[in-house]
Amino acid sequence: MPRLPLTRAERKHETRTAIIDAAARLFARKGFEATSLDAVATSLGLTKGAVYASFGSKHELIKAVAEQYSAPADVGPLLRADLPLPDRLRLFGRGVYASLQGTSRLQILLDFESAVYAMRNKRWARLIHETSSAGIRDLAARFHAVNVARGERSPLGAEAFFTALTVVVRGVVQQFALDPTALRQSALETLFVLLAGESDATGAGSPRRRSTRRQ
Amino acid sequence: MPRLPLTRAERKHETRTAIIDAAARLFARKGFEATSLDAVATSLGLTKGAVYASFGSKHELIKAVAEQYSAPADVGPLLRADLPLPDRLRLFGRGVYASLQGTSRLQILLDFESAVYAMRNKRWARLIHETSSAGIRDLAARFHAVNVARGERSPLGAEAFFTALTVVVRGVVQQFALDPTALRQSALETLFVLLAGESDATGAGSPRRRSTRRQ
DNA sequence: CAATTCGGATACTGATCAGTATCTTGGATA
DNA sequence: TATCCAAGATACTGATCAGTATCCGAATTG
Repeated sequence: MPRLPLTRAERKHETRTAIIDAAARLFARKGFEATSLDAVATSLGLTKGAVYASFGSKHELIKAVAEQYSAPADVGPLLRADLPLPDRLRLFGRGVYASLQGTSRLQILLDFESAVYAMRNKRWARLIHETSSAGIRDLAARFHAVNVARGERSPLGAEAFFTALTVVVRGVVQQFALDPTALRQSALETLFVLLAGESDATGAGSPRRRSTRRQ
Repeated sequence: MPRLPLTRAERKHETRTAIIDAAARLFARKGFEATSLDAVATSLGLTKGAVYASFGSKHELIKAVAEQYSAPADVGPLLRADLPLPDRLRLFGRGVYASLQGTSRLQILLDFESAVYAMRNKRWARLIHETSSAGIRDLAARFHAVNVARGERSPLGAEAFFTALTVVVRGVVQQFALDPTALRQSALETLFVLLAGESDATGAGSPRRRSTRRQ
């Protein structure tokens, strides 16, 4: 406990972020609607008043959480110009697997929860739809550029390909939340590699990779 | 309105199924928890008393709905011994697409809702897990037999293959609920065909198929 | 036809929720 | 040091929910 005396603005900002973090954890586990503001506050040793001192309504808190934690799976590997498409997809799948067990697990779960919430809330659906579809279009363009530069083609076309990727990621997240043992890392990587449309998806075909099992 | 005079047992059974059907519709749209028994009853011109005359608790109604409407995607096409794996997967994808717009739409949505509910309810998760994993094991065995008979292999192994299929279907259902226009039928079929691990997933390679668009 | 049974209505309980109004207290400012 | 202000506590409101208790009326049964 390093610094007890804090300026007011610091303290306010600190509780605000603490509330967002606590809400994120509860939202990820029980969903937006099933999580009460009371539960959020008491999980921090605070009361509902503290929440309403920082957020005008529950909806505003949800928006803040979704904004701060909105981090779809890391698509960096998919845009690497130095790797063939199957390898890029394998790396992407590896990243998804790592996310589901590491620090960004919360972000992925919240991304999923946000989608589920959108299924039952038209306004939220519109809110999400705009940003996400814009992001997909942008990613698809960059992805397409990389493929063209490499002389590769993706099945489905770049945009539909990313939509399909979103679909698979959401399914994977749900599967992991239901039964983390059902889909092993190797199978998950293979699943993503298959989306490249190459028949050699077993992993033996990647030239630089040895058969050493790390983990 | 053909038959007004009904025996008591008939009447009871009729309202019971009417309640299940109404609940199914509301559950599919708003989820188990967010749907009140009042809403279910009044959507039929009844009151909550009618519900509790047929079901001991909301949980029992949920179970009845889930039981009656539990219909995962039709896997029949996947077990056809007369078709190569890519064609089987294409047919399967076509079936999923048709379901999402036809009569079994409700069933698929409820299957998804059941999975989401399981993410937040350990007891429900166990309930679902047993039956579904048993079903997957059974299907996987039959699928494997067909593949062996045909001299084909599926990537991932039969069991992981079906798990992956479940993953993709759930993602597809969610995507359709969010934005039905984002994934076209052809793209969806291609997505499933890709899971066969064949590079020719465009559909032009299937020998018996003409280029006629049936719709 | 009288007694009984039961599907369903009515009317409650208690719990939980989002949101509001008001008070308290410790840091900020003079 | 004295005043002021806002972060947060306390205590409410009204709405909604699952579940319960009781009642009514029509079908069943003798």
